[in-house]
Order: sequence, then structure tokens, then C-alpha cells
Amino acid sequence: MTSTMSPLPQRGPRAMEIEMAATRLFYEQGYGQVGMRAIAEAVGIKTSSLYNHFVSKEEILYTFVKRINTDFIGRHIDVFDDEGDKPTILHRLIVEHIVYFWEHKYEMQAGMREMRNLSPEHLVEITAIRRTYQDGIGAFIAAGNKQGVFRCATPRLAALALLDMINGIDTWFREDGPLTIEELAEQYAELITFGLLGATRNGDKQ
Amino acid sequence: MTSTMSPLPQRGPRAMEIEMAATRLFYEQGYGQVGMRAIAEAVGIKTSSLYNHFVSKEEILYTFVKRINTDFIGRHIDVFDDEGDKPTILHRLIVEHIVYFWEHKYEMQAGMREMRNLSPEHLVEITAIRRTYQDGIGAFIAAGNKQGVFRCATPRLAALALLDMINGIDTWFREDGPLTIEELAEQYAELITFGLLGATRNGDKQ
DNA sequence: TGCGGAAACTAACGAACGTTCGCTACCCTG
DNA sequence: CAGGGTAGCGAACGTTCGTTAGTTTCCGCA
Repeated sequence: MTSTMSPLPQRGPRAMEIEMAATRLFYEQGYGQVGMRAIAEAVGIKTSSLYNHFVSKEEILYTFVKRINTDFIGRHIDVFDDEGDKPTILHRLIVEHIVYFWEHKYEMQAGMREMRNLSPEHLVEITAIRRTYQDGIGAFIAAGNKQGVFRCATPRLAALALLDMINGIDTWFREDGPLTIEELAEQYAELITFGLLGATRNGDKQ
Repeated sequence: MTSTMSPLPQRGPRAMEIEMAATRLFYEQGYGQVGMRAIAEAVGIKTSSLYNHFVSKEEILYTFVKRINTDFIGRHIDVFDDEGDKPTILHRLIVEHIVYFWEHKYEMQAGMREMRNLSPEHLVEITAIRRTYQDGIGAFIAAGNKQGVFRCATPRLAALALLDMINGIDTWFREDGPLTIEELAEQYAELITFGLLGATRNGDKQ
């Protein structure tokens, strides 16, 4: 059990302030282009004071990437235990996923994009966390296949494709366009469950 | 007419070598994390010699981003003039796009990801180039709507969604999985033309 | 009221950054 | 064989980087 796997230390409100300021800067400029001096200035303190809250720049990134991943997955993972109609459940999951990502656009996009700057040890830890969600969706699709409600030859690939599709939305969607994010999410959910996964319509009084 | 819009100077083979080495490093580590010293070392020359071929680090990025975009678009833009069956044409375009991106995976991914590090002037130039392709697809979908071969309420959004979907494939696809890139491309083309754009089947002797 | 610890400060560190300099070795052309 | 351009070199520029040391300020609690 290495220290990198231990639970995160309890952090104060100032640490959260730093995390949020850094998140915003990482989103705008990328991890490599943002210096500790810029983060400190954004918070309104001197650079050295940052080290009262984080031991390194990488720890700021790690803390926030871990937080958004555990938050997001913790919020959505229980869907896989739902015993109801699988196409309906997945449909709902997709919509919620898309809306959540949009509402946490800065954090989620910065986190996904800048993950690669984590130390090797932290990177494998985060990757493992994300993997549980991917695997959950893959297994869900496979279970749907067995029930006959999905028709999808490659569940794991479909899970990756699905996630890639819905995670990318934030890079091009605009709120001032013809669709709201909820309407778009609905269309994506339809496209994926029926087009990609070959779901059979519910309510066909089977 | 500013100098940034002038045609690129003719560059020698050494410049191309530098460009390719830099591309690979940018792909692996990101623009901000790659130094001129690392690029020079990868080529096998000293750092200062790089400046015999490029005036700045940003010019290396700009040259290569511009090249991949003009190359790619030049290779695919004429599709929009084809007078044949639009769903068939778009289907073919999608497959070719996906395969091309996969075969130029390092360049295309690095270019898309690191574009944001361009100078403001260069960024607007590149964005304009990319925009012509997006608009081409959007107009193509709209024309298909008018012909009645597509049924898509938001052509511009669909074009962006379409491009986002197929550009993201390279981030998760593996060649050792159950599908070849050509098979996957085929499935994406089906999903998009029928599922997303509501194409009517050709050969329905309408 | 005074003590202790958290968190701010000033100042500085060595390393790396992108870039410029003066110079040299080579090749092609006249 | 002289002259000019190309492309390499070592050394150094000023700046910024992440980080540390030492010191001071502030605040809750005995």
C-alpha cells in the first residue's frame, strides 16, 4: 500500500479555492502553460503560499482529476444495478451523463485533457477509476445482448465509442444554437441506444 | 495582406525532418512540455541549428498544423461536388476520413490537440481552413434535406457532431481488437448516415 | 493575555526555457 | 580559385520555471 493510494488528506477551503482557480487556468491554457505564479495570482496569494496547501503542482492536478472522476462515477455508477428495462436505463444514463458533463464543462474537459500530465503512478490510479465506468457500460451492454434487448457484436468497443461520442460534445456545443443541451442529449441517447446498440423498442408489449 | 497569410516558404528536407520529429514529440508530450532542445536532439543537431529552418518554436507548430489541414482537406473537399447519391457519397467520405485519420494518427491527433498553442493570428487562419470543411459537410447535409434523402433538422450541429465522433476514434481504437479500422469505419458510416441523418435507403426505387 | 499552529510573507535557489550571437565548414556558381 | 549562401557549432543571453528556507502575521483557545 503506497502513499499514492491512500485517501486524500482533508483539505481546507483555501485548498479548494486553489483547485478551482487552477482548474480554470488549466482549461484555458493547458497544464504545461500554467505556472504556479499564475495560479497564486488568480487566488490572490503569493506563489510560495501555495505550498502550504499542496506539495507540488502535480498534486493540484491529481487532486482535482481524482475528485471529478470519483464525483462523477459515484453519481452514476449505481445505474448498473437497476433491474429495469436496459434500453430505458441506458437512455437515461446517457442523458444524465451529457447534461452533467455540460454543467461541469470546465472541470471535466480540463480533467480529461490534462490527465496525461499526471505522474505515472497517479495516471494508472486515475485510469483504473475511469476503467470501472467503461467496464460497467460494456458489461451492461453485454447483459442486454443476453436478454435480447440489445444487438451489438462488440460491447467493449461500443462502450468506448459511446463514451467518446458523448464526452466530445462539450468541445463544439453552444448554448445559443438551435438546441438546448437537454434536447441534444435526448437525440444522442436515441442515436446510441437504437442506432449503435440496436435496442428493441420497449412497449412493443413483447 | 499580412505576412501570416503569405504562402509558406519553400522548405528543405531538413525542415521536414524537424517537423516530423516535433510532431512525434508533440503527440507524446504536448507542445508545452516539449523544448527546442528535445526537438534538436531527436533530429540529431544542436538547438541553435533549428533556427536555420524555423524562426521560432511556434512556427514549427504552425507549419505542421497548416500542412496536415490543407493536405487532408485538399484530399477530401472535392467530394462535395459529386452529383451522385448523397447518402452514398457521405458514406464514402466518412469511411475515407476515418481511415485517413487512423493512418495519420500521430499528425492528426497532435495537430488537433495542440492547435490551441498557435499564436492568435495563426489560430484564426487555421480555424478558417477547418471551417471550410465543416461548412462543406453542413451544406451537403442541408442539400440532402432539400432532395429528401436526408431528414435532419440541424445540419450544422449534425456536421459538428459527426466530425467530433469520427475524429475521436483514434483516441480509443486499437488495432488488436475485434474490428479492423475499415470495419469500424463502415459501422460508423452506417450509424451516421442512417441514425444521425435519417438517410433514406438507396435502391428503394423511390 | 499569552501560546501555538496555520498560513501568509520575502527572498532566493538551481534548472530549464526560447532565443541570439559570432564563427566555421562546406558547397555551388562565376 | 574567389565569393556567397546554407547549415552546422559552442556559448551565452534574459526570463521563467517549480520549489525551498526562513520569517512574520493572524486567530482560536487555554
